[in-house]
Amino acid sequence: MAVSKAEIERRMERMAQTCRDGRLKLTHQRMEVFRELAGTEDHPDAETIYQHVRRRVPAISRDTIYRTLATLEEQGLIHKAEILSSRGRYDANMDHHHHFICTVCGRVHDFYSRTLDDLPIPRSVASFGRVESAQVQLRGICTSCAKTKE
Amino acid sequence: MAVSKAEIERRMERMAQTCRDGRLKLTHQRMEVFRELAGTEDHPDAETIYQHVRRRVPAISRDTIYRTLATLEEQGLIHKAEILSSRGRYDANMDHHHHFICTVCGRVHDFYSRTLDDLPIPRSVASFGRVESAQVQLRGICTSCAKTKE
DNA sequence: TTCCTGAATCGGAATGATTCTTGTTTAGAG
DNA sequence: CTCTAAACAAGAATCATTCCGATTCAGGAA
Repeated sequence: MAVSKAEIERRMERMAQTCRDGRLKLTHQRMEVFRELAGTEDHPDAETIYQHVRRRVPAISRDTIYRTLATLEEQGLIHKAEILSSRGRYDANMDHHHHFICTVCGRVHDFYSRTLDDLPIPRSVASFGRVESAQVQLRGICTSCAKTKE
Repeated sequence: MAVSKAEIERRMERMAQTCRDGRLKLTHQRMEVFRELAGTEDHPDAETIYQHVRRRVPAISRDTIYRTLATLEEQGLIHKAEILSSRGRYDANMDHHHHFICTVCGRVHDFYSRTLDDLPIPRSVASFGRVESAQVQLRGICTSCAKTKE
């Protein structure tokens, strides 16, 4: 909970504005889910958010948590990290490579780049721990999905 | 299936050697699961691998697929992509940032870097599709896990 | 302010991926 | 060839997530 009160308020205000713009109702539940995220730097998962928000909104359901997180993400108010889909993807290519992930079909393409293999890691990262690997993830729309879209 | 016969054989040989070194049995099932991955660039998920291997080994069980994939990953023979855990992680920090992920406890730390925000994307990626975002993922062991480890 | 309606919520059941359990098979050391 | 720990099969169990039918409520209109 290192996020300042002022920053939380700023985020809440932006969220309220985005909801009004998108004709989304400013429900109590929606605001409390967002407030929970606005006040933390922990990258919590849905269950953790549920447990915390429940203290303030005892009757809230898990379904609301999941639905709300998806909505907030669609609106660009929050980020969903790490996950492409919930399924693990495997790969026998052990050469150092990076990924292009199509956000529509989920397909993954490998690519190579000497420059990207040797990224300048900021010194500040050392305080988190010892870095063992680095990988670049690009997201976008693959050519075949782009075609079928029009 | 763009992987050459020779490359598949090379990978199979390495896998056999790694198994011998690690005193892992070279079972029919284990070899077929690895062969499936060695021959593709598709990043299939467990279910897809199961469906394919089943054609050659009809009695194989899903459990074996999952167990084998985990074993092969431990041995450094395959990669598991995209996934930290199977749970989505959320984040209200919409400033462009990157992640340090502890492979032991799964904790995620944000970090910032102007240089990393503006990565040189290889031209070849353009053939996959239009890139919309780029993010760096660092993996390693965080200081607190490193401490409790000794 | 009150009324109305579609959006949002609730609670529990359903789904789908993954893991566990129990009994059986088998690779490979001796 | 024998023996045994490792690996496997089958299906049950678990866990995250989504769906569904019934209910509530935000916020625009009167």
